[in-house]
Amino acid sequence: MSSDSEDMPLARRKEQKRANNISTDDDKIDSGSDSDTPLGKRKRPPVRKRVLDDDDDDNDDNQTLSSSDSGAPSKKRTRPAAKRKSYKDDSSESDGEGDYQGSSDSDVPLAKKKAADTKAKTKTNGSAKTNGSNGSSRSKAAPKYKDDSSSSDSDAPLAKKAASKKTSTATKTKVKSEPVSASSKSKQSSTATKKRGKDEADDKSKVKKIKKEDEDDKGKIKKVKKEEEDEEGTDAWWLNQKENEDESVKWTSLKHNGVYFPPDYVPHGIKMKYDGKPITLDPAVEEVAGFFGALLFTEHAENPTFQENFFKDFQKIAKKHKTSPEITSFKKCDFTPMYEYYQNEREKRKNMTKEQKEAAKEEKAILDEKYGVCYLDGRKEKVGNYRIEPPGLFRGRGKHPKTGCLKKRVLPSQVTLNLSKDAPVPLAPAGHKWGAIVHDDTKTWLATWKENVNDSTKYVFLAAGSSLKGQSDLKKFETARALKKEIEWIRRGYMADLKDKKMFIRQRSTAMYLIDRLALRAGNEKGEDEADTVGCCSLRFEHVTLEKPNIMHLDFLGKDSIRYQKSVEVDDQVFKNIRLFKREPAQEGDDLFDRLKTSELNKHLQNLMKGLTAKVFRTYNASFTFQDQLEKLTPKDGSVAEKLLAYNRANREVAILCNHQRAVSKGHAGQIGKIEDKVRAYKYQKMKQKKIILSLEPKLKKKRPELLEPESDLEDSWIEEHEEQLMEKERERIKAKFEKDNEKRKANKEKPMTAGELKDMLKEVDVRAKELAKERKTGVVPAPRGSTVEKCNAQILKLDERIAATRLALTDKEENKQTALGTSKINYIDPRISAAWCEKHKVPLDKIFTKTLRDKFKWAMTVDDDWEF
DNA sequence: AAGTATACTTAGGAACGTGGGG
DNA sequence: CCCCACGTTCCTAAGTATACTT
Repeated sequence: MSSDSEDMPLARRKEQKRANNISTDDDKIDSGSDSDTPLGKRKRPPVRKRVLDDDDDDNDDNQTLSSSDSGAPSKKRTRPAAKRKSYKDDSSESDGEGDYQGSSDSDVPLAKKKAADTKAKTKTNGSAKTNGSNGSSRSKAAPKYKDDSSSSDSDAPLAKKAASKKTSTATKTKVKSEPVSASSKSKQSSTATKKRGKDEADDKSKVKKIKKEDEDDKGKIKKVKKEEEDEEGTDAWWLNQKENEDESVKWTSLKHNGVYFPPDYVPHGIKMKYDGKPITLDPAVEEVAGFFGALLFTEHAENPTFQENFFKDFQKIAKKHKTSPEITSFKKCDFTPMYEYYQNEREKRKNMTKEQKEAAKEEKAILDEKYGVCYLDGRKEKVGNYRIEPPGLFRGRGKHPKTGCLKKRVLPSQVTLNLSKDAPVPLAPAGHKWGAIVHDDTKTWLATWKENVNDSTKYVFLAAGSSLKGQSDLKKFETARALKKEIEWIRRGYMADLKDKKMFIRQRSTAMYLIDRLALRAGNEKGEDEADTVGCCSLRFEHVTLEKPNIMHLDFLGKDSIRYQKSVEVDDQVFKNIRLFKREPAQEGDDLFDRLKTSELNKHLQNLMKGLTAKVFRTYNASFTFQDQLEKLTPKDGSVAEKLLAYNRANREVAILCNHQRAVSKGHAGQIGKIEDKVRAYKYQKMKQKKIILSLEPKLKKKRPELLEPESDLEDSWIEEHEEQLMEKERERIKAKFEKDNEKRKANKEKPMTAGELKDMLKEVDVRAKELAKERKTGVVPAPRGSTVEKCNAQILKLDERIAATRLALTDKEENKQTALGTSKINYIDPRISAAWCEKHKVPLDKIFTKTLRDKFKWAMTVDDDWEF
């Protein structure tokens, strides 16, 4: 169905964008009913009426806000049951939409819907019809844009935009080294690609295996050509991007050595205790007990769900192996002996001798050599995760219901290998057979298996630095760059749609707003046995609270159960919309975007721009922000260090945008405390200086009252402690000096100083300590010889500076402590921005990218210094 | 049209290595 | 030289997106 419009040439599609924007496939039903039923005529249920009224003229904020304001995100999970609000539930959309816009739809229920459906079908057959239907709804919808930046503005610019866009593409994109980049490729050959895609689809719908044989012939022909080309082009695939390549075919030849299985379990015979007594375990049971034992005292092992899940599986396996006594109570289990054993092992590993470490390295190298590489189209490429995941306890994040479950050992018979037909099938481990061997050249994986806990599929892929990954990385960023060129009108489009009459469109545009401006993830639906986390489309009522006039507070758990907690000013209309979505039968646990699914959103986005999906906005905004910030922050003629600081700040900006967080390290509080102490020490010195001034010049009390003010955060008890420490340090220093001096004397054959002399020196410290105690008591600090007010003032100034600098470092550290820069650097920021920047500012690349990253991004390293995202 | 399966990217934490100060 | 704070690499979970199935 979505294929319809796609077949038209790109230019045409661009002209249509606006229309699509207003009314896409998704809402054909509504558009039908809509245009048939003028707004005025609609009767709507009283409740709804209020909603609409409210919405159109924006009063009664209080009512709304107070009614919908709920606290922090709740743990309650009503989700599956309460997915749909009552008003949308019944006869589905038509009713729901009707509710919102008036009752039009309730006038036009099923029968009409069917008609609309047929319409839709016809539509599918020809793009002309698409135009028609879109056109009608467009004329209907057009007035909407008037209050916006004038309807013509949003209508005409579109076509114009498309045109101008093209030129700009041609001229602006001066990417010398990759002239045939994804974007241009897609433009030029979009039709062709599509057709090929269709053929493919047909093939697939037949029998896969047959298809493969069919295609293999084609493949072979291609292969010959390709290999030739590759030989000439060396490994730099990005230099000779082929134009008309079929994207779905990933390779023509693939050879590898299979996967590495973790070694069999070696029993250690350590006995856990049950009910206080050591018990003998079958190796299989011992292994599982060990999994838990090794985790003892970690957060996982303390987590009740983890314990429960583990214990269930543990009991099962214990029973299977006739463990006696029968294990029935988790509380009676004592895994500490195992814990100690593994602690000890860890210790041993740490204390390995050089030779042992060398041997281990050697062993790893052997595996790497065998499994770590493969041959893709004759090219040697690195394999990523060639190790089959070892058994263990599933470490689900956040409140994953299955966390702690036993992840079983994977057998060769469960593993499917993917390689080319002419490649030798690697030998399965002795006594074992592979699950299956396939030759699917449309897939990039080398091996796959099913994991038992969540029944999810695992894969062995090529490494990040491989050509396949590099190509798709390039493609990803090219799509993001394509979005950059379209973003303006896309934004205008969804801003206009925020006021659409159809609830669905409103939700969709509001979601687009959030995804674009806040870099939220799409938010696919999730199942019951996963952690309760959300993204944009799956936000629930309790995750959003509103504050007049236009502040939105977001507080929810996102991917990996990372908390997203931000308050942002949003567009007024967005504010109103959210308020509207939060309204009425809605309660906690209900979806905020109750009619929107990520699939629908993405379908719409595809219509706006080829390759556009929700996640592209994140990539685009991350890269764009980075380039922007980098430009602003980089000092034109600063040192490399200063430039790096700017780079990292820009990086951090992006990380914050994307909400990339990391756990605060355990030493953090202590480190912060130390820095705070440093600040306090400065303050202490400042205080002393001030008092010295007063001793020197008591008259200043009136002139400079600030001299009397105590330093903040400096408590008497702290001062006393601090001074004690100072004295202690002084003593240490003296002792150390004493010893050093004596050694020197010995070497010079002089007479050493006596212990008595040392004692005398130390006594001076005691005297000083007494002085300080007195100063504490009286609050008077006598001026040391030679001190002047001027000197003290200078000191104070210096101290103020230091305090400020240290405080800054503190803030910096504090913020950085929970912000992870790596994720955005690796996944979101177009590496060509960094490469160009390094070039331009003469910063060595390895200050920015580690070896692995340089490898991963090698395709991006050849850009000019004026390359632009 | 929803549910399910698949394939791939994105993610944070643990393990590992390193380098620079005591 | 050792320790430890730190950055890098490894690991695999948790997302997105789309194709397939019912």
